[in-house]
Amino acid sequence: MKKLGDKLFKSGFFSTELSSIIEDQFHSKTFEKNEFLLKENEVSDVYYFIESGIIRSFAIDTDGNEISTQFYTEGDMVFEVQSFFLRCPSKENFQALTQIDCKWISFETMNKLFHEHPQFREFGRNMLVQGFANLKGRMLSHITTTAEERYQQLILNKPFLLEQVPLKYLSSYLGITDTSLSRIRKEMR
Amino acid sequence: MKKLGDKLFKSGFFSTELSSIIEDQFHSKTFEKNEFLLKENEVSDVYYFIESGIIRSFAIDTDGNEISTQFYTEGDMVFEVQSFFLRCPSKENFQALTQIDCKWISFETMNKLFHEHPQFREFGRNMLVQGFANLKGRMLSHITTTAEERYQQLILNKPFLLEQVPLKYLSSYLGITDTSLSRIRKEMR
DNA sequence: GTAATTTCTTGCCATTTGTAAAGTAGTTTA
DNA sequence: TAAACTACTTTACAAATGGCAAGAAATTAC
Repeated sequence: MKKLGDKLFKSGFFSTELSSIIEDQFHSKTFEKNEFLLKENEVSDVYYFIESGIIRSFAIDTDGNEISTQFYTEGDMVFEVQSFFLRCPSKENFQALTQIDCKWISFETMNKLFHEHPQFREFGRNMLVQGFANLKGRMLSHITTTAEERYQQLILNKPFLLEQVPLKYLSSYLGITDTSLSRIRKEMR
Repeated sequence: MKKLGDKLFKSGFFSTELSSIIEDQFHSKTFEKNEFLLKENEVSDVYYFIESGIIRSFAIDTDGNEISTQFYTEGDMVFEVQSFFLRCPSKENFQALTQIDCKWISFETMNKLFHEHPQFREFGRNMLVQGFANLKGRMLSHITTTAEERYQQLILNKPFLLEQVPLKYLSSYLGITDTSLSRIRKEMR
């Protein structure tokens, strides 16, 4: 099980040696299905690297509905950006949709690594920037495409979600109701 | 005209001295109405701090329509995050909607300051994180509220836009057509 | 100052999506 | 195994928004 080390090394930011140094700062952990990695109003103090399983993040809107904000899987990094870096209560929840194997590192250790290794710092910045860019793309597709097109994109990009994630979680991620998504599925047959 | 220095100092990240050191690395520049600060496919190599005027950023969707992605004004920082940090061609355009007074700094100089001053580094990170959080909020409101509610929010948050920005630019920012926004305005009277 | 252009509004109708409620099927719980 | 629960689908109707075209109003250009 060397997925984290692989990811670090393959990023091109680190030598094998530095990859190992960083990897050594991570600890292993598992979560059961439905368990929460982080709940609303807690401070995201831990950064997770997912080795296997699926996690979803969601926010609660003003009417009390859960809106899925993202799905994470193998090779993804999970933490609430704003809460983690600004040390404020998270507005989002993170929940395991399957059993999860992951590695974790604390904010404190992470910051220490940032300080000591400019390459790791730049790697971190790039992760942030990448996440930002992805969200921008999602926002744009939300404005310019129909729910059906967005659903088709999702099928292309993250096909594994379809089998393992309840339709209602997918629909709120796409910005529509479960009824609508069910209709769209029907149309597509 | 000490707005940049003020902003830096008031951020709480810097002493007056460091604020000045950073401020000294910026140069002044003006743009005429309708002039572009950055065009699609160019690399965003310059970071602007707006002292006065309004700028909009926009992307072109697959049908060739301009979709406003953001409006910037006095005290805001303007650059395309992905292009600036990853050194890749920008997918967005930045255009002056009025005459603009601004300060600018190059990517290179910025990076040098990041390197030399951990406080500036952290300030930069926080700006990024803040921008990310804002976009998340916008995405959520897009999913959970009607166009009319989003328009009302915009009136609350950035009232100055209403007089100075053509309706069609506002409407694509809100994710609707100019026709719809005109109708919404009518309802609200 | 007139013409040209851009911005904004309006009306009509189509499409997309939401709401509510009922029904089916599968899964979990006791 | 019966009951309870969850996931998903379906139907009928309502609301939000879009597309198109025409026209009014404002701004810009010559």
